[in-house]
Amino acid sequence: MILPIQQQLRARIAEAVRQVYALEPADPVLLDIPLETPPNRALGDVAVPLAFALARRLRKAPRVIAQELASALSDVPGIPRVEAAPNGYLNFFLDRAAWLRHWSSERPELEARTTGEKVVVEHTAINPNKAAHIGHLRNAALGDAFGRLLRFQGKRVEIQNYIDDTGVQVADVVVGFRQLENRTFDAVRALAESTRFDYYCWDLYARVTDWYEADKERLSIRAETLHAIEHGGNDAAAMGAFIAERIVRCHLATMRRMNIRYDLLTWEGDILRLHFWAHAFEFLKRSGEVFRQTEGKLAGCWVMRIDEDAGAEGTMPASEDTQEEQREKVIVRSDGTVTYVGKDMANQMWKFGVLGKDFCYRVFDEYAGEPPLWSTTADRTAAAASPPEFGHAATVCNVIDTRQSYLQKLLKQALSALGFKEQARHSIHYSYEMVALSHATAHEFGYGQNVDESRPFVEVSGRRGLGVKADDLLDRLTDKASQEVARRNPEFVPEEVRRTASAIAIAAVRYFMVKFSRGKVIVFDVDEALSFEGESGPYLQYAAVRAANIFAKLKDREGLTAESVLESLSSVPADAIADGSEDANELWALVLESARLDEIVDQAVRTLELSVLAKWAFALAQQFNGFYHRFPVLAEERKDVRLWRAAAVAYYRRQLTAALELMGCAVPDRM
RNA sequence: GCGCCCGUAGCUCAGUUGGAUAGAGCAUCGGCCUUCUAAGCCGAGGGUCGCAGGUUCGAGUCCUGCCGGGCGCGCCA
Repeated sequence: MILPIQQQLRARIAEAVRQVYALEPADPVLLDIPLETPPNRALGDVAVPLAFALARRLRKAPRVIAQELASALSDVPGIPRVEAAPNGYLNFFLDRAAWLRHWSSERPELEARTTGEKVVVEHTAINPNKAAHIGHLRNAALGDAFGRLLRFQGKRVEIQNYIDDTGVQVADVVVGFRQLENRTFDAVRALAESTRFDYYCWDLYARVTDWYEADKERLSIRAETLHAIEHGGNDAAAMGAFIAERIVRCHLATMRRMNIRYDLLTWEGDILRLHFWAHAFEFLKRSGEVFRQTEGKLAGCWVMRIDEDAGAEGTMPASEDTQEEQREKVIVRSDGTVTYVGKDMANQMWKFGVLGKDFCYRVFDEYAGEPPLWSTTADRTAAAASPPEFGHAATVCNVIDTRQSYLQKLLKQALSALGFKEQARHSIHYSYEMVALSHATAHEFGYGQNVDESRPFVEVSGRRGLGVKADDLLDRLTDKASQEVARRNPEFVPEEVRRTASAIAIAAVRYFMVKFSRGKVIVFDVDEALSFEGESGPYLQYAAVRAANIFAKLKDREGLTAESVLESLSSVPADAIADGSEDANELWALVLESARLDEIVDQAVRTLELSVLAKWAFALAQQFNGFYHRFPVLAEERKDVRLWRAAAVAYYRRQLTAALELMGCAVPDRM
């Protein structure tokens, strides 16, 4: 059994350095030995810059150290050659056939786990009062892919989708139906049956916003409606519950189009009905963290002080004008209602299983060949007798954009103050920047008159009905892909066109949402998002489809499959693989790069940066395309070389396909 | 005012923990389809890495200050 290459090399290098230079085994230099990939394969396969770190301590030139280490490391299994580069790098050359054989014997594991450390990932969480837009798409694409990566690492992952069914946003749509349209509950129900309901509410919500702005007095109607919804047992609450559920089903359908699934829907209404907050409130009061403010403008509210970790040390003397007043966040309003922060604290505690209360659960929806989608419920009579265990996470990861940083920080603080230090440390805010519209796109979608041209981009606003709807984007992508697919594959029946175009559209939008690093505002441009060329999802799919086609033909001609090719590798003589020719080196480079998937996933998870995976997959596809054009597999006459090339392509294809799947993208048979 | 994020080619972005020649895509220009799918490939032009200091053998990357842009800081969520 060959150990993973990094592990094996690190151990051997540490051992060699320790012996050659008589260092302590626990010397910091030996504990975390950095491994890099040299700029090209002629220099080596793995590079170690250790000589630089040792140079000063040993008072020796890096080159000399590298040379000394190279001769001490001449007998590592699977590594026939070690070289000291003139600049001080230590470069290793791997036994190509042995490593490819080893790597290809391990299959990427993408299935759901039933054991391992549990991670709850919450994403999507769209207010259920309007259609999903491209901002929500970024959230869901990141959250879903992140869950897949964690699963790939062997973690037990539970995907939750939080539904704020009792907030002002739903109340606003209720107000719209009742005040602006004079609709009864039955009339709303009928409307939901006969229209694209989420789209209808999108427009209505924007109209309500205008209606409030025309007369601020009307805001009191919102307050009354919100109160009625929170209280329950009345017509407004019934209508609100109906709207929320219908819209949630629309959101689920939109997300399903993109291969995004959830394990559990968590309803804010259930948090209220089951008195989760009251329970958490007791904890918080006892800890003293949340207290009743008796003076100032927040008199009568229960508030929490916010830690400003910066400035805690060197406190600036307060100038006369600035009243040095510590920032306080309202948790319970003076009218006794709890804010969003309070409900979220209770929810966060529940996710970790430290609240001391639990929901009831019911099946929300079922799908053929998949586990059901569960939902919380407060109704014991409707609850399932023995649902799976939800919550009880070791780590909780909330996927919400960076504008929520402040609130997410409060959650950690509250947990910590209650003594749940471990949980506080394992509360991760997966933050990312927002999606905005480019001016060109805002104009194309008819928002020309209400945008400020002097600003760099147009902020998406559900409240104002300003944004590109997720389904509209998917429809446009699918239409465009359908035309291309039908043109390129005239023999396809309509169903094949539809299925292929759908896979392409999904890859286009999902890759687009993941390829930017999370700290970057995406200024959404439709034309850019609709591109199937260059750095795009379809490019990656195409690079996988091409590889698959080689095997389709190989099977017809020689009866060889990707599996059998990899298995027969051991019969290929080493000189067919490492003959020093350009094509051999290039192909080896493709294999070596393909083997980095695990390392890339680890890096992506560690840094919460999924663009790392996206960029790596793209570069890998590029590398394959370069090889593909220069060195044919099928037409290669030497059988050994043909087999070796096929094996390398088989391995590359498996790794790229796995990477695409981690981003939620499927590879069609043909495209 | 305070906090967080961004500033790299005409545009949109990568750039591993500080390390080998700062890279892609788009756009522009020039090539490549009787040969595994041209959603592709090859080539060309295009860079004061916002500015100024500092740390280091070595800085796009770390530190300080400044400039420009974005977001957040509510008895909204």
